[in-house]
Amino acid sequence: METIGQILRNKRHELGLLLRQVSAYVDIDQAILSKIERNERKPTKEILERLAEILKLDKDELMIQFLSDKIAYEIVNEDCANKALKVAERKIKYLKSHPVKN
Amino acid sequence: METIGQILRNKRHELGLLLRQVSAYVDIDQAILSKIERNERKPTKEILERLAEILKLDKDELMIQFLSDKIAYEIVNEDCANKALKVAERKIKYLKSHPVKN
DNA sequence: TTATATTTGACATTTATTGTCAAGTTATAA
DNA sequence: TTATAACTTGACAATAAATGTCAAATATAA
Repeated sequence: METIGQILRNKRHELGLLLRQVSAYVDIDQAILSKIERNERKPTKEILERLAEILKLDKDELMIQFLSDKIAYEIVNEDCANKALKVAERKIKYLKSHPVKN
Repeated sequence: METIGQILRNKRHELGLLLRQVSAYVDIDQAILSKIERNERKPTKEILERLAEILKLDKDELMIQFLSDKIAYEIVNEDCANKALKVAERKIKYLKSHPVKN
């Protein structure tokens, strides 16, 4: 199972790009990119989108990896993780079909 | 679909308890409890456990509501919310079967 | 060695979460 | 109506978490 960091690093290597080149394009410190690739930090959504651009990765696919990482990370240690996911699924369906007015 | 706030408030009313009684037991400001019951704030895990005690609610069930609320809230606006949930499920299975040593 | 690439960690800054408090509203009883 | 109790609201403070910056350390290769 590939982490988001591994996906980013693998693709960067495939394209023969250096940390400093990608981080310059994305406009972040290369230390941060290094940490993102080693899953020591999570990218922001904005950073992720620019990474998708320069690394020619599918934005949606990357976003799915990003969100699923976040969710998995925050509940993996809970006994009821799987039940919580199921309920979350129902809640999301419900919320999407019952939009809230502001 | 019942929110966690509704569950807490309904049960409190069933038991005929006042905000100030429950908040005293849980040792939080009653303003916070009021907000939790109206879903304006999220309880911490610790608060939730004490609420389960005094309200005679099932701790695990409440934790499931709590976690699923959090997950649903943080991805409901994403187009790929459902896909992300599915992938998160796989990741959690993987992580649980491949424990990381520290 | 020298040069280049990456990693690490201390620290600062920013943003989000949580708690405190007093004043405000609502509902109900007297 | 006034008085009281229950609850709500919002401004603000305190704390914790996320994010960014930088320079020094480490690795890798020529």
